[in-house]
Amino acid sequence: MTVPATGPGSEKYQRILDAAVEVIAENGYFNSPVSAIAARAGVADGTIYLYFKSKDDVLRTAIDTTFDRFHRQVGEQFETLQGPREQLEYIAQVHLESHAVNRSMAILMQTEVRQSAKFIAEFSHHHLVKYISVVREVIRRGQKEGIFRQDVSDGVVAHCMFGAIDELLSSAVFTGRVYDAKATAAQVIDVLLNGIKAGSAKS
Amino acid sequence: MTVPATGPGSEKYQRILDAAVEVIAENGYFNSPVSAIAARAGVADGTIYLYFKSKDDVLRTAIDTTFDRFHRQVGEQFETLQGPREQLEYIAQVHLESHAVNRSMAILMQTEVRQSAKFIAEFSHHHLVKYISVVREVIRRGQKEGIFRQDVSDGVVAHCMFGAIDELLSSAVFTGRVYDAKATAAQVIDVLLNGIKAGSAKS
DNA sequence: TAGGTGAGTGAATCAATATTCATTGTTGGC
DNA sequence: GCCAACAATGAATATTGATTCACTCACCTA
Repeated sequence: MTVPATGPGSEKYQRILDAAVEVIAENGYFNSPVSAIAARAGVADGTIYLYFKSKDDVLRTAIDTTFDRFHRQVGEQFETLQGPREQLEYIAQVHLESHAVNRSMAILMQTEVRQSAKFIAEFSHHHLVKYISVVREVIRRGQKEGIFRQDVSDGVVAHCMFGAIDELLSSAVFTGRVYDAKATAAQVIDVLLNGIKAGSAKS
Repeated sequence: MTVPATGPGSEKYQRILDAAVEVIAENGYFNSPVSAIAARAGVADGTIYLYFKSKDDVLRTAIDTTFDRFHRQVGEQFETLQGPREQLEYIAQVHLESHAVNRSMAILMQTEVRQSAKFIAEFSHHHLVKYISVVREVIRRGQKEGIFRQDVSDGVVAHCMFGAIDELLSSAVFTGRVYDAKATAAQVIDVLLNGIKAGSAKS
């Protein structure tokens, strides 16, 4: 047992994180007293402070973990994928799947990550930047290879793609609608690549 | 003077609203004590309650007013515009212009509107639904007229458009980047209509 | 089994802060 | 000048809630 009892590996640590995500998804960070999180996790208020530095720290950790998992998952498959199109589709799919993986976490990402509480905005920003960078690189490569048009900014396109997917996710999360992540990802990327104008070449 | 002194028309009413938007944009709703808003507006704490029912009410009013202005502005020009493409471009442009109109308000819309505080999520939802509905209708009309492909869902496309633009706005607002709203709107709609695949017919 | 260790507890503390309301100041009519 | 009527004030109130810390107790070791 190299893991300290109160360390990140322990079962109680995870229980507290899960409870925090649930409670905050339901009520928002500022309407979630530590006592409510503790109750949900089945521990005493003070116990939270054995595992985390502060209430902030709990949320920060939850968000960091989720982003890291996302980047890791994308990173693993990424190189094996054929072309830019397949890579963009895969990113979109993983992004859209987050709903099914953990709905509470998806809600939390939609509601709290953009929230202006300084401490969140600042530390989560670099995760988003990383996402956008990956997409931009794929697009630039596609442009260099002549697969994509070169008269549109890779930055604008990357933000469009992120925004489009995130908005679909957001609306599904809040309305409770469900969808097939893979099919929806394919549809979004299809629109991004081919547009919606009638008569555009298919695929 | 049919307007009551403490009514919506008065100068102090507007000063309080503006101050609230500024302070909340800087610190977030839950980190903005009423006293800070009052100080920024140059009034006493209690004065706010002569003009508004509660702290909630101030924010609600600010957001409502902004959405109403948006819908009105879009509504005015809308019928005079030629085709679906022009209409979509105009909506995108007005959306993107909100940054220049009032940066604090743009920040607030990005940070607080999605926030899970129940009272915000609930009342602002219908404004977004209205936005999406308008776009969906334009798209359906375009599909019926044979201008747009019929094999993609109008809902998905509408959310993609909203998300793409909102994300561009968001990223610009937070990084301080500036852009030409009209040109950017045209670029986004161009991608939406024609895609980014090389060789697609132009415009 | 006595002693030690440290995880776990939850009541007490202490700082915020939304809202109220008794009081003050101002204005316009007489 | 005097007097409503009413906007404005801001100190007082009452509540909430993050964090602390003195204490308990289960478990281990000698």
